[in-house]
Amino acid sequence: METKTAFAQGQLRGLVERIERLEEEKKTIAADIKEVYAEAKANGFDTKILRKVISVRKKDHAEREEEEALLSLYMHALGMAPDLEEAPAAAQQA
Amino acid sequence: METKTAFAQGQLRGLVERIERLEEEKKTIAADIKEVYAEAKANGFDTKILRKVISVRKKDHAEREEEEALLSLYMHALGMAPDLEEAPAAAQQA
Amino acid sequence: METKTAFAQGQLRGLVERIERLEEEKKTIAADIKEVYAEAKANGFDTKILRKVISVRKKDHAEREEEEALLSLYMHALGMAPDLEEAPAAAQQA
Amino acid sequence: METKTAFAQGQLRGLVERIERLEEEKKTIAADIKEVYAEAKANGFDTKILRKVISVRKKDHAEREEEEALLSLYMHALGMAPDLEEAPAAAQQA
DNA sequence: CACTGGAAAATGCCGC
DNA sequence: GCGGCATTTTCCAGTG
Repeated sequence: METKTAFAQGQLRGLVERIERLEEEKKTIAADIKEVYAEAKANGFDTKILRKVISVRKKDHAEREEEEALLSLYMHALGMAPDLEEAPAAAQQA
Repeated sequence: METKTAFAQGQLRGLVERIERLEEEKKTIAADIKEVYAEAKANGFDTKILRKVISVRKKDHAEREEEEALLSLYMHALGMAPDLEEAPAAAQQA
Repeated sequence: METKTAFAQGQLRGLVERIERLEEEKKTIAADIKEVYAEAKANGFDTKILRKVISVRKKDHAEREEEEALLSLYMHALGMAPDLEEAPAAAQQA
Repeated sequence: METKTAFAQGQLRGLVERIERLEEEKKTIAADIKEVYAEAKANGFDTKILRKVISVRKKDHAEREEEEALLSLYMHALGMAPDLEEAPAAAQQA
């Protein structure tokens, strides 16, 4: 049955193209990041430390999210509404 | 001198935010890629092979670029002008 | 229970020593390689190109292996027995 | 003049072979190290921590050597004999 | 002596 | 849940 194979081929082609397209974007962004670090260095910042800063903050975020997830879990367990994304109006000004 | 430090702080903040923003985007794209693979699997494709296909194609591209770079290196080593992008017509007589 | 801990300590010590010994050897070899490059340079070879030669050859080897791995992967995917290293006689009946 | 070129070629070949031989050895040792880590894990050790141990000790050694080098430098500056490798007999028992 | 590029190490991800 | 693999990050040597 030729059509089935042909269909699969077309599908495969589509998948490959989508993935390659996305990877291309990812690569572009990675390059952008590299550029920002270069700019930082040009402005006298120590990139090694800068990277540390980023990674520490990332870890903090992860912890925070974990805590929130945990909280959400508890709320669920208690039958209360959780997870109101983008909290109900109001201002944002840390 | 406070102003200088303050300036550096503002600059640092900006850099950190830009990087974090970009990393966020990168993460999103990575998730998209994952999704495509999931979709592929759902349609009966062997993701392991699909990944291999992608990686082989990537390698091929890299190889082409590598060859050009290599040629350029040799040209340099031989004292010949390389890398005339889209050589602007005209002759090159040794 | 002291003995168990003591045992673990001894074991740990052994592992650390073995690793450190191996890393030492590795370091020595790296130094040897450096020496060979120095000798090459002293004999008028362009080390940059020499390095390139080495890396290209390495890549070629890797490619060969990659092809075999790829073939093996396909064979697996097709449900065929692969990788019968110097097939040890005897039959293989599906 | 053919002979000169031929000689260079032979020399180049020799260099390449020596380097490749050494890199092969290095690779083997790296594999050995990996094996030791695997064995450690099989015996219930946390490889991540084990790696940390190794790296800390390495840093310690480096510092120690630096200190010794510095000491040696001072000794030299003072016209005193430095660097008696393998200290003169006596026991070693930390 | 700072920068670039390549090797090594560490991390995360996927399939079993 | 683990082991292997791919990617990413870190480190270091060579170069200008």
